[in-house]
Amino acid sequence: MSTNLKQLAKLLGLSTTTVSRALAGYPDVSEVTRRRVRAEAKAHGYQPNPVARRLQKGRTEAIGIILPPGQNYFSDTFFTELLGGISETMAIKEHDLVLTVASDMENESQAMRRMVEGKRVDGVILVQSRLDDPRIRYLQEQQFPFVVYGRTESETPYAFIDVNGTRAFREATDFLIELGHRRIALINGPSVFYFPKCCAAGYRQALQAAQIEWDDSLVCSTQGTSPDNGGYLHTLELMRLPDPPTGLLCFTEAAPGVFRALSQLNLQAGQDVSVIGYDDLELARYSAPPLTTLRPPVREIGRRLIEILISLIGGGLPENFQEIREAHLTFRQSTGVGPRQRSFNLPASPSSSKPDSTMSP
Amino acid sequence: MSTNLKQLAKLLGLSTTTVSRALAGYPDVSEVTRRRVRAEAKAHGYQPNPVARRLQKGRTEAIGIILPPGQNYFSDTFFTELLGGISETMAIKEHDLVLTVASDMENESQAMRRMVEGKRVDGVILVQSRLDDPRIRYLQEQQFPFVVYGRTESETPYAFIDVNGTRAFREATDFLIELGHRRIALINGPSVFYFPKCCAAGYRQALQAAQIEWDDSLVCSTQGTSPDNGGYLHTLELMRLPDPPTGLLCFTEAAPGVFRALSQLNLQAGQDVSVIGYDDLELARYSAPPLTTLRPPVREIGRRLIEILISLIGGGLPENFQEIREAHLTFRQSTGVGPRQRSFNLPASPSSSKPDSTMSP
DNA sequence: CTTGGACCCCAAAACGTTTTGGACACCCGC
DNA sequence: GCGGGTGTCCAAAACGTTTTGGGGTCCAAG
Repeated sequence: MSTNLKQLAKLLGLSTTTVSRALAGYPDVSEVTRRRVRAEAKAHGYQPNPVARRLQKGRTEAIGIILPPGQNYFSDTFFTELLGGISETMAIKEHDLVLTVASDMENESQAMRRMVEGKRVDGVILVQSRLDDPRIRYLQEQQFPFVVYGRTESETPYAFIDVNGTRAFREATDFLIELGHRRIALINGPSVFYFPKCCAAGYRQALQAAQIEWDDSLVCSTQGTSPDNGGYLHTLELMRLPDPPTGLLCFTEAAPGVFRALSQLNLQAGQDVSVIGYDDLELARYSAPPLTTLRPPVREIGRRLIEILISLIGGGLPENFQEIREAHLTFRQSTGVGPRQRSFNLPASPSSSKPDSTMSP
Repeated sequence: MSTNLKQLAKLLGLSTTTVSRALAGYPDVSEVTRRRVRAEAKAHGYQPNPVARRLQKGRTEAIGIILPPGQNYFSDTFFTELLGGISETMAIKEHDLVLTVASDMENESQAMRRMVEGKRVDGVILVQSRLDDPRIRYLQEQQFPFVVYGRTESETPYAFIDVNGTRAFREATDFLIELGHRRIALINGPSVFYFPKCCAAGYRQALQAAQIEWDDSLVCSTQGTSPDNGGYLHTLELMRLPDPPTGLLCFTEAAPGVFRALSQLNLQAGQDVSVIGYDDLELARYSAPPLTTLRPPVREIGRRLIEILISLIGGGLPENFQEIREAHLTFRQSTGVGPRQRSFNLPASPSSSKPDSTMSP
């Protein structure tokens, strides 16, 4: 159907070599023929056949991503934001994203081998890194380019981007403390992941700095159930403690369950209890009350993942691509003054004029 | 690195032709050499280079999917379920899924052209069909194989799978009527899509059959806001009517907002109001109370989409692949007897022994 | 002894690019 | 007039498969 390089060359009375090099912008073709070739190519809507170029170049110009089982850790918009950033950059770099959703772990490693050993992609993106991650070991053995969203425990260096969870949760905890809260609970994510460890560390740092003593009964994890349900159950439990928390830090996706539990207990978020969530982009804005939340720059991380991966494919060294990004605290109405300062009648948030205000931690 | 067809042939003392045909299972290679070839291939972990085979076969062995802007209509699990079914089948068929997330409509058609005219895939899957869909017109003009999840208004036939929304919402409405409800509201989806029309039709049919007269004030749409927020706002509105509904049918993703509104009004779902949702797979199970919901066979639809598309690529005619699937009503605790029959003390659901019971509409 | 048909195998072409390794013409300086 | 550089162009090889179109060999039937 559509034009060939050979056809185009014949039409122009040139060799395929010259046409190819003209389009690629090599300097060994004269300005005038280059223009002539470009014009003709555009007129016929010529695009080089990607499959042929891939064969010749020895690169698939594609990168793979496998969405792991246990998908409910992804909030809808987080997921689309990340993939949005990824595919945006892939289009610019003229690459394709090939995606698989794994139904279980068996399936996941199978899909990985298919991509890697089947030579279907030049590199892969890993998400949801586990503390001890067999995928990373596998890819390192295979010497296959990969980049991870998140950190893990590995002796040999590898490329990653991660959010500074320690700092984020430290800032969030600090913020609650400034508002006058002393009893602050943490509903954390499952401990098979690295990120919750950071969150806990940040939380601990803030408490120490404020000389608030650690209370085991205020820290829990959504492990074993869905984040939503975990948030629900743990909130009920926490609020029935003899000395219940007045501040609540929630991991990804837990906030809706927390809100449900609070309203069931006839408690008002932002009034009786201050709640800070993580990452529930769309949800957070429309919840009642709108959720104060930590927002990682997901879309930008998606973009950067591709840039890094393409550098690695080009021969870059993993140790040069280990990056940390900051999450930003977005103030909304689910946080308010704590019991100690309530009598002083402080404003609920640093800048209460705008409905959404952001602070860089 | 890994073995070649040529290398393998040399190792075996055979021609590449014979090795290739032996592996492909052609009958013109003897049983004994076929076995010998297969054994050697397995020993060396040989896999034919997909790029080379694609070039030769003239097929990319890949199919494309573009996730449209306005992604919040996808609930998390719906999305992963569909892609799960898709990628499962793609693995079997030895094809690759190349995916793009479009940020806006401009971007969407651009991504489409890239895939189609750039010859990066053999066919595409369309989701979220609009009533008047430019993507479908484009693909028909280009004579490019495609299959749609959902219907649209088009003169020329095309391949699709859709859920029988009419029947589903008719059954759901019938169920509420049987429980004794007469005032039943419908919080429908945006009217730019085809599916909400079906839902409304089914709802109307059930009312007519029960001789309940149509009330405009009981029907609304989440158009213009998020489904969640739409559900929230409309429920508040509906419940403040002089004669408020006792039954509530919700479109995709609206149920959480509905629950929020109800709890704010101190109304109990399943007690004061009966709520039936559509499609909130994971959410529905863990909501309080668990949501009675219509569930389309999403995963199976994903599988079937690929089968259809591959048939089309092989030369099948679109008019032979127009399929309708039924959604199933799953009974949970958000539905109960209506005001008319409450005095008779009926059971809340047909079979109340099991927590989840399913009925085929 | 020849013909015809199984049966098994292979060399060469093809898919559509990019890259390699010149070839040719022209001009400049010596 | 000759060596060397520069500016344009191209034929052929290469990427790794699959397909095409036979080419042998062997055996049975004529």
